[in-house]
Amino acid sequence: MEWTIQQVAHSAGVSSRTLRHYDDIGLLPPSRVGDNGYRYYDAAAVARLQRVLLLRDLGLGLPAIADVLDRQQDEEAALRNHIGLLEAERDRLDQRIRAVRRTLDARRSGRDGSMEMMLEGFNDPYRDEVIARWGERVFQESNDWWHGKSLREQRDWKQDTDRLVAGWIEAWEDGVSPTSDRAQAMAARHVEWLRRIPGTPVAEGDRERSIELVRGLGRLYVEDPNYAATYGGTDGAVFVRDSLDEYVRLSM
Amino acid sequence: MEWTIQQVAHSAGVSSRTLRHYDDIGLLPPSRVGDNGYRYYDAAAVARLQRVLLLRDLGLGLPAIADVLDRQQDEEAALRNHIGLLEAERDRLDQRIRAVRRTLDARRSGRDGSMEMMLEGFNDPYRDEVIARWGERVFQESNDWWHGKSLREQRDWKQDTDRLVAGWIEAWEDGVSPTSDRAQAMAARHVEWLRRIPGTPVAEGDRERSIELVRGLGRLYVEDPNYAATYGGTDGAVFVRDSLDEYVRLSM
DNA sequence: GCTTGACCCTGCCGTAGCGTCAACTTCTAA
DNA sequence: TTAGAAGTTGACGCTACGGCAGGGTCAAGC
Repeated sequence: MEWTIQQVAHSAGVSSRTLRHYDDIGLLPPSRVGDNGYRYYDAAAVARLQRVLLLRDLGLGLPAIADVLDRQQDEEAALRNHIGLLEAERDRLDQRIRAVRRTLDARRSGRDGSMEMMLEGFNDPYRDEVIARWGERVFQESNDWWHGKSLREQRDWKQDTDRLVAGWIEAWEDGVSPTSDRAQAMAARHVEWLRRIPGTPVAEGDRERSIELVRGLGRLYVEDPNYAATYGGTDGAVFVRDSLDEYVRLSM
Repeated sequence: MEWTIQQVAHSAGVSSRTLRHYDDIGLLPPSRVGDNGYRYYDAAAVARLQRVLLLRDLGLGLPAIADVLDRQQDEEAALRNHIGLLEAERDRLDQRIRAVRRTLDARRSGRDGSMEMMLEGFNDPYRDEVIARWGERVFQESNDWWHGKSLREQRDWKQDTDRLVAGWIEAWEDGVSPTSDRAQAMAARHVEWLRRIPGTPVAEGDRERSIELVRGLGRLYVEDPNYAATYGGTDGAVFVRDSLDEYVRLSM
């Protein structure tokens, strides 16, 4: 018993174009090709098609399917590997969703794109505030540092910052306490991040003023609605402040 | 001040090919093109590039970015819409991951592909078992029904079944009780699913024997390791059995 | 034998976002 | 002047086919 391409396609719920494609790439050659060039499929070919479609439904790529079916590429290993890829993909998606959400929240709380870009540095939009709190020199140096970066470095910095903020928000949403290892690790990351901004006492190794800065930042995050929004609202900012305070007490 | 393509590309951390592509599709034309054909970018063009890259990092497609930047396509709406797409994508991925996991578990517990395909029907691999429990006629009819399906219908049926099983496992993992609305809704789905298999008492409207069948299936799921594995192990199967029992008591 | 309609074939373009040659011209510094 | 760096415009490649165009084949009816 053999069937024409249309019969097989219809029965399997795929298009004849698909079957021709599978023939083209060598995944599923017809069992017989007539003198007229017509493709004919027998029961074995249909069974192979079934296996192909099963694996395809699981999201495997056609070359991977060919590997499994032809080179007896240990199906289980292939599937496990595939799961790994899928999970990585999903994690990337999750990351992205969170990033877009944060951007949206930032927009809604009134910060525009350019402000957003330099929000986390001590830069122009906060000039007066920064100078009043930490002095002209801190503002000058960190500002020069920021504007001296290439676009790429600015984007990379922003990405690091985003990840830092994302880490805080996640920790908070997971309900950990400010004294937990997780929150303290975040605080350490936060201080590391500060160390990379020239002009700050942290970068200069001035312990006393570093402590003052870190504690001051915690207050700023809670009091300034823009910053608070960044950390998921006042509650989130309070969590960050408390974690930083605890870190100062224990580790600085 | 203006820059060459290479300077802009390097500073932004993208390739010059990318900038040419953005020019080709009209997303980012250079501010000036020399008589020699060289592209030159001024500050405005670079600023536009910055916005493009920001949106690109969020995962928006180039046409969507063009919409936002040019047609003032309400950025917030675009981002919200984008989030929706991303979430749908992630949900699809999750579905797939669970499906692949189940397939893997099935493989590990000794069922091969063809068995997996008809596992949930009353078919050949379970011939003796089915006949012993529910009689020859049930087996004959449901078996004929299965083999009378086209490949497509078989795949569709399998997909429905997978979703049913996935629903059970999710409910179980979410920790709901067998008496909860959620579990009872699943049980109703399960019975509906049975109704679609000719030869079963459920399909024929025989209440007494339907009850017997549903309760019997619950027992089978728990006792047969193959079925138990399908439902995520014995514990999951117990949850399904208890839910079905409860459903029988309340709604049949 | 001829027509009609259904079915089959082989290309080829398009998809998203560029990477990667290839072939050629232009600028820049020694 | 000349090498080498940097610029240009094509054009193909990647996934997994969809959707044409243009033309052959088959079964049935007249």
